[in-house]
Amino acid sequence: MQQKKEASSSSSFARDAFAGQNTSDRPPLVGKEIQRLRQEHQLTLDELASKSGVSKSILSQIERDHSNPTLSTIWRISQALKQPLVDMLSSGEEKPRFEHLKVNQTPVVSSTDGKFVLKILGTLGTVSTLQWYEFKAEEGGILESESHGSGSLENLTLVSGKLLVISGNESRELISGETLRFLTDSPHRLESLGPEPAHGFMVNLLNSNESF
Amino acid sequence: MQQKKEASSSSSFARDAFAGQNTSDRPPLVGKEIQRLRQEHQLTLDELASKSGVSKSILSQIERDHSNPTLSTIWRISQALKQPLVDMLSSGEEKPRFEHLKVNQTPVVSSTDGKFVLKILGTLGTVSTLQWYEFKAEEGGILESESHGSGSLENLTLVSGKLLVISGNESRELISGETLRFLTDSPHRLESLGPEPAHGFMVNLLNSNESF
DNA sequence: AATTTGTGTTCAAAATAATGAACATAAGTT
DNA sequence: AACTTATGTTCATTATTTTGAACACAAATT
Repeated sequence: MQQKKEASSSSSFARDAFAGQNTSDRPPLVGKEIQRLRQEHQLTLDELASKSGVSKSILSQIERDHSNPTLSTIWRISQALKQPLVDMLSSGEEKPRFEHLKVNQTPVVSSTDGKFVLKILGTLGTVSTLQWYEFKAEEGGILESESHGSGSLENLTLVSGKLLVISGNESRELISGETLRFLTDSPHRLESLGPEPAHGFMVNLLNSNESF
Repeated sequence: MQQKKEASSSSSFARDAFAGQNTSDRPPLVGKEIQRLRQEHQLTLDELASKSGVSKSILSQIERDHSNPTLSTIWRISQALKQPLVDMLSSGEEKPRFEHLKVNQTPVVSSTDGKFVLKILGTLGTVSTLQWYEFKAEEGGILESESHGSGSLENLTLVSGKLLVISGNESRELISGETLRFLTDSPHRLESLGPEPAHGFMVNLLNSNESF
C-alpha cells in the first residue's frame, strides 16, 4: 500500500488520495488542471468519458484528487483534451519560481575574429533561463559555442544573408526568412556564408534541469 | 479493465502492459528511460527501491513495460532519480534535433489593414509562456493587443524605423537600435511612425499561472 | 568445486484504481 | 408543483497495480 508507507495517515478510505503529504512530497495535483481543460473544451464528464474511454466515475475522482491515476489513464485524458501529456502534469509543479543563476551556469559564447557580432537584447530567468540576441555577421564570420547543457534549445531566424549551422554531426543551411530550432547540448557553430552579411535573431532557452 | 477496452487482445496475463496498441495509441513507454537513468546513477533495483519507496518488483516490471504505473509511482521514481517528472515522460517522444521552418511555413499574423505584419518565430512553455516574433510595419501600421495577463512582459527591439509604444497611460518612442521592455497587463498598442518601415523583434513572456 | 553475494524476475496476497449502475441535486419544461 | 433533463457523486464489483518473499542465475570468494 503505497500511501501508507509515506504518510502517517492510514485511513483505508482517503478523501484525498495523497492526504498527509505536503506539497513537495506528493505528485503534482492534476485534478484542477484537468477540470479546467475539460470545462474550457465545454465537455461534461459524460462526454469526456466517451471521448477518452475513461469512466466518468474515475474522472470525477481524479478531478477532485481522490484518485491516483495510472499513466494510461492520464494519457488517454490528455489525448481527448488534445493536450500534451507533459503539459498537463507540469502545470501544477512548474510554478514560476525564481532561481538564482550561478556564475558557472552562464553559457560561454566565444567569438573568434570579430566578424560575428552578437547583441544581447535581453535575459530572463524564471523556470529556465532565456536569452535573446540580434546578430550580424559578415561573410566568413564564425560563432563557436560550447554546449549550453542538456535540453537547451537555440532558435535562429535569419533576416538576410546565408547561415550555416552545425550541431553535433548534423548541419543545416539557412536562407533569408527561415527559422531553425535545434538542440544545443553539444558544441555548435554558426558561419555566415555571404556574400551579403547574415543578419538575424537568436533566442536561447537554457535548461536548468541539471542534476548537480 | 482498461486495456481490454482499447485492444482486441484479451489475455489476462500481459507480457506488455500495452500489448496490441500501436505507437500512437499508447502512453509513452517510460521503461527504457527509467532503466537508463537508474543505470546512469549506478543504482541497483534494490537501491532505487529503497531510495524511491517503490518495491523492486514493480520497478522491474515498469522497466520492461509490463506494468502501467500510477502517477504516484512515476513521481516517486522521478524524485529518487532527481529527474523532473515531465522529462522522464517526454523522453519517449523523441524530438528531432533540428526543426527547420521554411519561409512559407512561418506563421504570419497581420493587422486588418495589412500594414502591421507579425511573424511568429517560436513558442515555448506549457500553455504559452513565451513567444517571440519578428515584425515589420509600414508607416501608420498599428498593432493593438489586449492584456496578456498580470505579470506579462513585452520586449521590443527596433532594428529600423520609428515606433510608438503605448501601454496603459504611458507611451514611449523607440528609434532604430533601441530596446524597450514593458508590462503588458493592460491593453497596449504599437504604431509605426515612419517614414521608413519599422522592423524589429519582439519577445513576450506571458504569465501562465492564471486561471480565468 | 562449493559457497556466498549480488542482481533481476516471478509468485501469491493485499491494496487500490477503474468500471457501470444507482443515486443526488439542480435547472429547465410542461 | 410535478416531471424531465442534465450533470456530477457514490456504491459494489472487477481488474490491475503494488508489495514482500521466494526464486533463478551469474559473478565473486573461499
